[in-house]
Amino acid sequence: MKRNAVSQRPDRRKSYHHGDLRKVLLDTAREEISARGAQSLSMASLARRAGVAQSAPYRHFTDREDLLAAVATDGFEQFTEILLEAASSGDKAEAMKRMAGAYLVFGEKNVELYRLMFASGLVPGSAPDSALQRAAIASFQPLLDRVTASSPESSLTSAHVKWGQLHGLVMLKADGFIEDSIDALIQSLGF
Amino acid sequence: MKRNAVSQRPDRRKSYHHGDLRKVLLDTAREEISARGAQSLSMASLARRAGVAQSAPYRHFTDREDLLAAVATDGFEQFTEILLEAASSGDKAEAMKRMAGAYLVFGEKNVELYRLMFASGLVPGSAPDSALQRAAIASFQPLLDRVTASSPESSLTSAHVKWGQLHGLVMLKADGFIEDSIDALIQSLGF
DNA sequence: CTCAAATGTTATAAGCCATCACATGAAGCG
DNA sequence: CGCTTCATGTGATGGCTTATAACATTTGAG
Repeated sequence: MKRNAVSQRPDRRKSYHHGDLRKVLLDTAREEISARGAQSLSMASLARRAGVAQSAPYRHFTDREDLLAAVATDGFEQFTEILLEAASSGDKAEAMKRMAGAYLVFGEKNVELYRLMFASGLVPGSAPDSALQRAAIASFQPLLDRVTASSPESSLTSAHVKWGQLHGLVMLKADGFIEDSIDALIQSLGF
Repeated sequence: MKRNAVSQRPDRRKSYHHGDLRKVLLDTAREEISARGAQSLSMASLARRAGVAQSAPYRHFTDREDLLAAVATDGFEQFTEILLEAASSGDKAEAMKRMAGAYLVFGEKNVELYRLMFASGLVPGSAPDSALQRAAIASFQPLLDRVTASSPESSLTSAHVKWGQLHGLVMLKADGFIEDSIDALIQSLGF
């Protein structure tokens, strides 16, 4: 039995083909990233955790970066949903404040994922029309809509500034530079 | 002559002891980081570029991270000076605006260095009283002073929010999410 | 049923981090 | 001046990683 000679793992897998590897890899990656950050994620360890050969993941993702991009894309999609929901529920006057809150909460609850999503190079480096790029742009839309809805004359730049404000706060908190509570921050934000 | 057997490099170094390696490593690192980002900096390549053995850099920096921390610390010191200068020159009413401008300009001119400075883990991970940590905190001081000077009742949190705003804009620009000019951003900032 | 495409495996090259034992040179001390 | 000691550099090495290539096994389409 070749099986027995493997010794890599007490294979719980019955068939030669894993059957669901792509999904397993993504799930495991999300776990690992959330626990220890994207930096400490290796293809090799991912393969080990999935009980497959080191080279197997490369059948599903061309690159380590490709895999990370997939996770990031997914993150942006979640993020968009959350922002949309926050923007649409409740009364209109408070919509911006709710969105800001949702933004900061998402950032705090998904520090490492958020960091990955906005990590250097991924979006701008990706193909001009990659899923990642589209997902990222879509995430910005709810915020933009809200800003222009409340003051139609406001420029795109002013929406960018609001975005930057939220983004900066998430990152400063993520990196341990500030420790203010989300409530306190929203209070000071003036939205 | 053992020298000839090395073959690693047509040694331009005369003496066995380099004499100035630490400085050379830091300079080269700064160059490389500025050109290609901290991520693509390897101890090995650094050693090669300095014409020494791969293990030599470890005489001066315990870690790759240690070296990066040194560069980051240096970056924070530069940054602090620039902010201080911006805050002190000119009339008082415009001081905040000038600081914001200086902040954004520094970020734009030193994208990768800035990214490294605020990179995950470095500051919070470092020893509670490391040079890096002190330098980072010092960088925030000018901004804090300005804010409390203009409105003494304002909370620390509100200074954090201003910081977050600038930080976020620098990062969004660095990562290619927005492309507004610095002037336009300052216009919209409302400082 | 057969054969091609998808997916997994083994083996391997190349690069990097970090450490060890050892070599060399410089600086201080008698 | 000579000796010793300490800082700094060298070579070799282990273990990890990414990525690719050649080969194996299933699956599914026709």
